[in-house]
Amino acid sequence: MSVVTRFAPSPTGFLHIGGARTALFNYLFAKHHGGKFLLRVEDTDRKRSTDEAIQAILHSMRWLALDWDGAETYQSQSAARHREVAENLVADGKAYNCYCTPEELAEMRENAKNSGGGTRVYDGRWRDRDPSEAPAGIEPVIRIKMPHEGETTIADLVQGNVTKANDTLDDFIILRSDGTPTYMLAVVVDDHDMGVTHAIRGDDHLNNAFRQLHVFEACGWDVPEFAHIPLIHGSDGAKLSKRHGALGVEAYEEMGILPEAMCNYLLRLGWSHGDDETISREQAIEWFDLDSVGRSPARFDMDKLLNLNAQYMKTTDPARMAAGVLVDADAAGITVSPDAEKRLVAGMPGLASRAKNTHELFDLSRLYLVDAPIEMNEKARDNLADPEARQSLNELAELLKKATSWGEDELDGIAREYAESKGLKLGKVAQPLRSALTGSNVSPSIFEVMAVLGRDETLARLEIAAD
RNA sequence: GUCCCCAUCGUCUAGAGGCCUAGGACACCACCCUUUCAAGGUGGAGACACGGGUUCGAAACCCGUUGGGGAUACCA
Repeated sequence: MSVVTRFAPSPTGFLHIGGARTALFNYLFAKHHGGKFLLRVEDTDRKRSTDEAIQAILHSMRWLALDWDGAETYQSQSAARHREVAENLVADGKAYNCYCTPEELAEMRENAKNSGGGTRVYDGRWRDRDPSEAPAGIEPVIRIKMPHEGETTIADLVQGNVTKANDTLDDFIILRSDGTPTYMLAVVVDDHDMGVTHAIRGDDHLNNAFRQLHVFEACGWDVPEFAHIPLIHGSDGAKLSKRHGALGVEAYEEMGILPEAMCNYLLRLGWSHGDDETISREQAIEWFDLDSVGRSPARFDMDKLLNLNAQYMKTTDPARMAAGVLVDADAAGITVSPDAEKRLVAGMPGLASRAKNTHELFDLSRLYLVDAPIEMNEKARDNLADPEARQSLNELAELLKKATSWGEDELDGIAREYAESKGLKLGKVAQPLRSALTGSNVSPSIFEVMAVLGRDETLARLEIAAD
């Protein structure tokens, strides 16, 4: 049997970081087994679902390269089918109409609380009542009949065997009084109709699985395998919420995180393969399995994400990184000449090893993006205010003009020779040079910068600074 | 309250009863490299929540305690 997994977000906001990991695990599991990964938007709750949220989720899924098979489906479009299933269940005597008022329900909840637990909230008062007793003017809901005795065991692929006493399960609503399905019915029907073989989702659904299991059985359908993965918590161990900072994956995209780094980080949260830390998508597909998913919740650690991001930036193709920088440059209103673009790509390795995110990379890149004259920061101006520094810059410039080649090593040699001839430490020469060429006191190796900048641009910047 | 789940360095984790004097990664500290800043290299500090069992032997298995989390909707 071919594997079919699905990611089923409810479009009430952006793609949550935890949801992204759930999606990733579903994707990886499906790909590992050569199966299909489906996307189903759970917009059953029309009031809370928005089109903006749907677009945001699809955008983030694409950004993370979690490509789903076929077109995404929308749960709300199957409403008629859901209703039909619920009504069939009533006809089969496996579900029934319930005419309770909200007030009666509130009272039951109160009773359940006061009784010290051990009892269901809904007392089943319409479970065996004859339909002829139905009060007029009340649209009923449909409740499913849950078993009252024995226990239910779920063989969860992550959590192991989990058993729950059936008397803790009450007859929950599967169809609302307005004829729309509840989540509990809709997931079951859709998972069945879509041929889902493995339901991999958050831990918070573990309790629901017991309920859904009985819906599957009432319908006479095969029950998919369940795998409930632990939730991601904030740095303080509590459920991830707004006060923990960014929750949506789009926020990380905006922060300058690479999608590969994000996926790698998420993958290692709750899943491991020995001591491996940096894992490519291909490798992840080959290695991923549910056995290696941990059972305890993990905390989100921004530092580690940033570290991983830095590693990916260093190893990603310079041309691609440069393209990202150009986007930032454009947003900042900087026009980049073709020459500058070449410099950017050539200088990328030296830049990328100094940045933690793409925006830092853009900032670092500025020295290559513009042509002389360049902007100077305060430290650079201070450095160049020294007459001796300008003097040495002038002398060095003369030597550089005579350089026969413009490679990093040769430039380094010229500067060293010059410093030695003047009895100066190399730093005495290199720092003013750095200020003159980069407009800053911090930069990649200054000889690398010169090599990347090229003879003309280097000399032009030197001339301006030495004046 | 009740039900369910979880528990190894600050964090993510390795660990399938002897390979554990508990390993790796991030963060932290020191040193090296060095023209600045990073990166990189080397080293350091740092954990099996607690109490009982089981066993010749438990981080690993069982029970309890404590702590954390989740679920208890005509939300998903």
